Amino acid sequence: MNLVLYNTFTRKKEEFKPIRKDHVGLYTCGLTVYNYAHIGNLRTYIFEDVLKRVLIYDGYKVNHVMNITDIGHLTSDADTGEDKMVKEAKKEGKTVWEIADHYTKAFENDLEQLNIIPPDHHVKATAHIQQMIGLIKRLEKKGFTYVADGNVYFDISKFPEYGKLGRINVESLRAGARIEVDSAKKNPFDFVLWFTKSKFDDQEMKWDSPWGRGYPGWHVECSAISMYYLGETFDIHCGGIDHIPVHHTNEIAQSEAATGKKWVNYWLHAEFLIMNEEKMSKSKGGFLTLSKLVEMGYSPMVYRYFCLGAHYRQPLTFSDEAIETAKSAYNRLINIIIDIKKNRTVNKPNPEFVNKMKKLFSKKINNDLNMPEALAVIWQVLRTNEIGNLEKYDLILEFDRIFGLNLIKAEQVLEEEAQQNVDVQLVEQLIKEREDARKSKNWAKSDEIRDKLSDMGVEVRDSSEGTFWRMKS
RNA sequence: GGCGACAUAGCCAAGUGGUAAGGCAGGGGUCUGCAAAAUCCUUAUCCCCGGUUCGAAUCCGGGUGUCGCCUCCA
Repeated sequence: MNLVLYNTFTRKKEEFKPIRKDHVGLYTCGLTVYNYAHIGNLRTYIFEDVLKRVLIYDGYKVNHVMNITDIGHLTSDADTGEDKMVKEAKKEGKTVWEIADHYTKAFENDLEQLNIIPPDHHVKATAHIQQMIGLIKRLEKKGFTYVADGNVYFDISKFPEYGKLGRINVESLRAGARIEVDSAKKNPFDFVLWFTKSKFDDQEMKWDSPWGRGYPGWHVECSAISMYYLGETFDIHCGGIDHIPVHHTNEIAQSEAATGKKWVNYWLHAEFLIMNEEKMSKSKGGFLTLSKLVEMGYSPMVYRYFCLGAHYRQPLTFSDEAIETAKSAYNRLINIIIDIKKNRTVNKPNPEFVNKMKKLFSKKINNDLNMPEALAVIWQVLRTNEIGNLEKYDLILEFDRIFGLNLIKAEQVLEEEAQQNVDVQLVEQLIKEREDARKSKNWAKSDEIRDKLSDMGVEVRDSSEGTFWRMKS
């Protein structure tokens, strides 16, 4: 099955062809660790995880690199800006290093909870300063830079291809005139590669460089890190859609100017999570984190299921009602799967149907990661009479390699949860008492026990094979 | 001012030329002592107007509306 991906660079779906047979170099922009990731950020990482899982499913060996932006960057590009890390550090009374460390750990915990496969290299920008300096030196040597006001700038006028990814018309800015321009820049689109003149006296993160003691500009880290781990040309680069016009545009400029080669073959961008008709944003405060969502009663897997319900290139609307429906659907999915596991009926084998479903599934996921349709396939499998539970189980297991919803482990998770939250022995005893009461048709007592269990958070499920119970979701 | 995206049932959403996936919620049935769970059935002609076509939610033009980016941002 050929994998087709939508490439932002060409604005078309293209068949994916790796540089090296059976191998994929994948770079995904990480988080700036001055605060917790909100669920909008997390949507992008879920998309990237799905991409990676599809590549692995298709037999590729994936080398995945993600950066950690642990260097402070300006809250605005103008002189008045404040360093985000410094700002947060002051607020919390910690050093910037402590801040970065804290939020990096929190982020990695979020990824783990969302069942996101860890990158092969999840690396800090601050650990790659030398690579960045090396890149800037290359650019300097080739004449792509200039120094003004103590800072090293990239000169976009030397790079005619500038803005191709975002289809930016460099001339059009003049008409706009809405942006305050850094007066040191020759061109408004020029960007800083290295700062030596920090506007802030308390800038703690500084390194020596040929241009003086200072720190790197934001964009240079992704270029330096990706090339260091993946080579000067690699397969796929992902990020949020907001990165197209500035961050990725600048990354391309500096990377390709330095090497003289094409840098990335496929650009994939995730759309935003929309909240109350508006994107969720850090700067506006009051954003939802994963742990907040958990407090509200929605597990990380429910959120993952929610995200899978929409295509990654479409805005997804978040609301209480929307996440609630995802919760119901996910819980029902788990219930059905638990029943399938308990009751391994064997129909006459129907390999034809099984193969048909596998093919259909593969077609959906390889068509630019169409998860909504892939989910439709699993629902179809669960509902069918064409195959028995044994075959269903195998299909679920296979499909979950892509979904990453812990479908098979869910039962185990529920059991663990039960052990944490109730006295299992007591529950078992009550269940038995209720069974006895029911046998003697003592409905009053039976219902009383059921109510009691319900108060304990336990849900009783009678079936022809006996009575089961689980924690209420 | 420039650039871009989107508009499908109560809600979340697929589908991008051949007569509307899936999920949730709602309604009805089966099962059950009653419930719950499960299960079956059931609910739209795709923002408006015009055009192209044998045929359009899907292509083109116009309109209306919503949103994003252009400044740190997934």
